Amino acid sequence: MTDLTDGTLPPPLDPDMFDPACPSSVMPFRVGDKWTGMVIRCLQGGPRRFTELRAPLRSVTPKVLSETLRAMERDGLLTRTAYDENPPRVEYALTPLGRTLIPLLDAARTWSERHLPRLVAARRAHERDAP
Amino acid sequence: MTDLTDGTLPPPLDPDMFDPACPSSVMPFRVGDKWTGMVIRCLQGGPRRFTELRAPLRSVTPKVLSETLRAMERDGLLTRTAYDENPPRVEYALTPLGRTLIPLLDAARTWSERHLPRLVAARRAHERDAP
DNA sequence: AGCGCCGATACCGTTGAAGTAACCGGGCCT
DNA sequence: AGGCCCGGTTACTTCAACGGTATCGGCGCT
Repeated sequence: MTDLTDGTLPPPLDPDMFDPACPSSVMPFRVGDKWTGMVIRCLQGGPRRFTELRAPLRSVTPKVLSETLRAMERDGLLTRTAYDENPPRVEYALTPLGRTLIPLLDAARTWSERHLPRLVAARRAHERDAP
Repeated sequence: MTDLTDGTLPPPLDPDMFDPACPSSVMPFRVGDKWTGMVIRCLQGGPRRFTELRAPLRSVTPKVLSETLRAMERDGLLTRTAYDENPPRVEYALTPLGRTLIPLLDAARTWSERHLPRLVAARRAHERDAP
């Protein structure tokens, strides 16, 4: 059952939800490992399958994604549920503990929207003066 | 002029303000590089000198601290002011941009106080089941 | 003369996260 | 028989962060 309580399926993830050109790659703020924050964002709207997660995270290889997911499961941030079907189906869902990180991600995003341009500008100005 | 506006000097930093045994080393939240957050904490109360910063950050070598400080200066998070005195004196102070990170550090600390024990427990339970 | 203070820098080694490429097993379809 | 799909795994390599040790330059002190 991937259904939500109201019987609707979560909409497909936007493959472009993480723009590689986004300056958040410079963002001086990180939750866990490199991809943990983005995984939480992807799971925010409901459980997702392995290949669903790979769509928006195009640049993450299956190895790194699976490592990230296992680390998050170990830390109690998400649950992994394998269904004995064919083809095999595995679903990842945030735990309540994992959801407690969402406000922090929101705060980081708000900070970035407000202040990251200044940081990027300072870095570029410095590179211009001392290349 | 290390004086604050009221003419008092900032109190010396507590050499034990960062307990190496503190579980925050597990904290899934990081600002910039490994020491950036702690430097911000140290500078929160006013400008500090290089060796002042080394007191609470006993485990950071001068090389790494100087790298951290230069990266933060490059990003506009702090200013470096060298005084032509003897012995030489250099002061580091947070910029307004650097201060905008303090609420995020506070949020991370609050999260840790509330939820980190659960994460640590989950990790330990997992290690017990699959050592 | 020699030592220490301050604020570093140079050189080098280690570590761990991340990336690349290839492969797997089981069932299903053609 | 061959190929596809799914959800990975394995082995190998790369790269930046981090850390350790040693050293420097200018000055004052003894």
